[in-house]
Amino acid sequence: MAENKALTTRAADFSAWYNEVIARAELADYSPVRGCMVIRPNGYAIWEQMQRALDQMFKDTGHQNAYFPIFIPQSFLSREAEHVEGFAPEVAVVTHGGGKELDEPLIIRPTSETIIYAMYAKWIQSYRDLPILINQWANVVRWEMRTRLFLRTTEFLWQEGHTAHATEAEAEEETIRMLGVYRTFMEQWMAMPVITGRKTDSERFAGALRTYSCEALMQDNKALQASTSHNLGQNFARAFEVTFQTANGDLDHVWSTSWGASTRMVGALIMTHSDDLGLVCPPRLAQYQVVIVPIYKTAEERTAVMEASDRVRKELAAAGMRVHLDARDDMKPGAKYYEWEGRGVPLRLELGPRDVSSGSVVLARRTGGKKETILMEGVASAITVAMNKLQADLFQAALARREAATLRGATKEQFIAKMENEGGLVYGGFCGSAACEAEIKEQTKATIRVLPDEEFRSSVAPTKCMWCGRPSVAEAVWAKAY
RNA sequence: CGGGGCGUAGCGCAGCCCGGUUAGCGCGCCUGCUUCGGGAGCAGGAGGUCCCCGGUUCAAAUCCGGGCGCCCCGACCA
Repeated sequence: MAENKALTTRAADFSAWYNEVIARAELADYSPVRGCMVIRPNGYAIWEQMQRALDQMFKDTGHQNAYFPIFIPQSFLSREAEHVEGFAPEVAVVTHGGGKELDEPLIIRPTSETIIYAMYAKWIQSYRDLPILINQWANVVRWEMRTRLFLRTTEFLWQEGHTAHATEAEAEEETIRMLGVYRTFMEQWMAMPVITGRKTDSERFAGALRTYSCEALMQDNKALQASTSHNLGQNFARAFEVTFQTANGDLDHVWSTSWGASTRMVGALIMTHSDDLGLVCPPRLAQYQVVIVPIYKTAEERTAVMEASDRVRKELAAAGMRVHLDARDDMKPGAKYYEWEGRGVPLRLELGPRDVSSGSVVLARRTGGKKETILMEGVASAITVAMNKLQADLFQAALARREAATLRGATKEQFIAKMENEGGLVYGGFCGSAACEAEIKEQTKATIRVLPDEEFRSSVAPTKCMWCGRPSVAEAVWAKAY
């Protein structure tokens, strides 16, 4: 009985814990199709909050949404050499339709660059048509060998931005801008600290000039790439003949970018904040930010308590909060507490006869801090304060955890020991050699997550490669990754 | 694709080694009463192609052969 109720702890088995948190919170379930998941209402609600925030940020930076087909002619994929090499192995192919074999097989998009550039070629003639700033919310399919709920599923949901510009500088500026948008979202909404920077060539997106990413460290000290932003240069423009006439009459290929973030972020959210009681969701992304649990025995008490609860609910809703009054009559308050904790609700208000008579209500935080009694008068502003504090505390806790798991200026021996034992992030010099990078991966399973942007770099720049001792060309951040 | 584990009620499992009445247990579910400030109690009840196919046997959840599926670890990857 007890063993059914407690989750496997993070310390005992992180993977099992992760799966159990998802089951407990009813975020997702395995589907009849191997590798595919069903995103349940509680999980989809978090995704919707993510979408809402990101979508607004995309629009605020001048982008529009559009939609392109899920099917792409197979031949499109092979037009960009690196792209086909990168994606061909994991593409699902449709060979039949309407009861007949198709003349040309269609692939189910693993990403939409190819079909989008085929359209951009039609839409762009002049520099006056640029920039084109389009985003799409879509599902994509990548036939992965091994899947995990949210982190890697055969089909997943994401957004992919695709922009075309007249100059290289503009494209680079866009690439960096969107990386910044992701960073802001992850820090301010997800309460998840990230390191931004550039990917090495071996980790670069297939077909891109440069790939940038936001990297986060999970509670098991493994890194997770949480979003990417690519400067595609003119590679796809050349492959799809996306040309435009410049102001002085020349013909040029457009400079393009793409950037994406997926339902993987839900997995990142879980592994960043949740604890052995279940999901912990930061207030800004929570389906319900506040749940009110009424407490009563008699019918008279019930009437009074429900009346007061509903008044509080209305007041919080009027203040713009996502609030839920748990009016279920067949469940005791304690059972409700456990249920909402498992689902990650940030704040809970307990309201019983004692509170009705004293004009107060008991506030419980999902993490950090004991229960406290607050006045019903001005409850909305007190809750706002508590919510903002919880949001900030979650970020600080995650940041502190990451810093504690970070080692700068490590020697090769320290690096090897850290990767073998506790894991985490290691900053060190990198010689720039792909062979050296491959050898490190081979021997330690660690990869360069990112060549960090300036603000993340160590105060003293490394002079030698952490691994081979040759001169360092850039500081790198290594970790074992998802 | 390599290694490991598992398929028995909605979920989690026992039973299998050593074949033998109506296949059990916990949780959940339904009904009723009592409960209700941290996972309620009692009583009654519903719910099963024992993953599939074949074989052995008087008799198979159990033994044998084949297949399928899922989870975990690795290689691949957002």
